[in-house]
Amino acid sequence: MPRKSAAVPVVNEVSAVPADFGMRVVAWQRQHGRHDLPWQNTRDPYRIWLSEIMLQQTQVAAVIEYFQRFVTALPTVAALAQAPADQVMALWAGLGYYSRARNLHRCAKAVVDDHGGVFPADPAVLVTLPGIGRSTAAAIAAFSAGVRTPILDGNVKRVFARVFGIHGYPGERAIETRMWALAEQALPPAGPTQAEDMVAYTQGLMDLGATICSRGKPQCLADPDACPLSPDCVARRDGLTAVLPTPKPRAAIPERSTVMVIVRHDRNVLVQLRPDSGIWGGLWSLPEIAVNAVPFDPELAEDAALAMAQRFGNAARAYLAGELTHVFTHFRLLIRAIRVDLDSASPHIGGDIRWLSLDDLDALGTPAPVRRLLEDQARIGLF
DNA sequence: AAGGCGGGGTG
DNA sequence: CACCCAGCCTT
Repeated sequence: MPRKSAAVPVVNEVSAVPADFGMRVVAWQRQHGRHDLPWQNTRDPYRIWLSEIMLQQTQVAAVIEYFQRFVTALPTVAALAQAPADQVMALWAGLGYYSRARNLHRCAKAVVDDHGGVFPADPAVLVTLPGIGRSTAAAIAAFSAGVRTPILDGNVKRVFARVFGIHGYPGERAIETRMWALAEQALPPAGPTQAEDMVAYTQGLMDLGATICSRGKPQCLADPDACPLSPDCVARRDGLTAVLPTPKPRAAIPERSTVMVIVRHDRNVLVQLRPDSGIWGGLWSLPEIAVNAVPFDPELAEDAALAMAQRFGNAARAYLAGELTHVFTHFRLLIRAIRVDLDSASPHIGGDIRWLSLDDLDALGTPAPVRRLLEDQARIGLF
């Protein structure tokens, strides 16, 4: 039977799935898993489908009340299909991701109009319905009809990343493809597996991820017996539970820019004490000027720097003397330095601004990039 | 391949 | 506060 799974090097992972992986999860679920959630202990595809949609990106605890209220108001797919959109949205209000509710309504109508009011049991058909993707289709098919088909939700991704030691953000295409391949391989064996086994297996993976293999404190660290997969778990063996699964890459940090002024007289440079709050709080830095022109206009900046420097002496000229980028945790700061040389200087300046000799740079707390800036100036002989 | 959608819980 | 949650859809 032709299979279109991507030609990714899945061989290592696939061969790493223990033969009894699936049935161990099944046995664990029956003894230790969750059995009393409102959408369990039924094969009613309507309730199962509704719960799966509500549980997309939403935690169990948040869903329970919404689910009860929803099925009380609209107990069947036919009732939902006939309900006004306003009622559907009202029942959903507060759950978030409201396209789920709109798709839910559309899906109910499609089930009534195109499938005789009966939910399909084939995941390949389910996935064609609005709001039902690959994992949700599989969950509905497994829970409502015992179909042997894999799910891959957030819980499963976390469990797999740890058990099989998969590095890389699971939201990334290549990683997700590998995990789907693993999910296929990890299923309990095709021959002997019964419908009820698939219910327990599918629920078991979710339960493991939600209750044992949690994000913050996986219980296996305190008690290896808590997880049926701990004997095979790469992350537990190698102490990687804190770094697997690989977190989502942080968004590119924004870049800000500032213009600093190097006001020089002899070997002295003007420095300014920064406020206690904010970056470099309490450090002596170079004075900054606001240059709002976009794109950056050196002449404007030079004029502004000259005007500022006049307060401290007789300024001869100003010019762009250097640029550097400093990286903080939350942003990159592009620093442009305008240099102003003074013929004469006012000796006494009060408050938070003072002269600093280049020879005394060590005596004051100075931000690293400012220090670099000044050292660069000195290195090329400008002091 | 990446971004949008949302309210809520957790460390 | 950062990160994530029984993901899916659109661009």
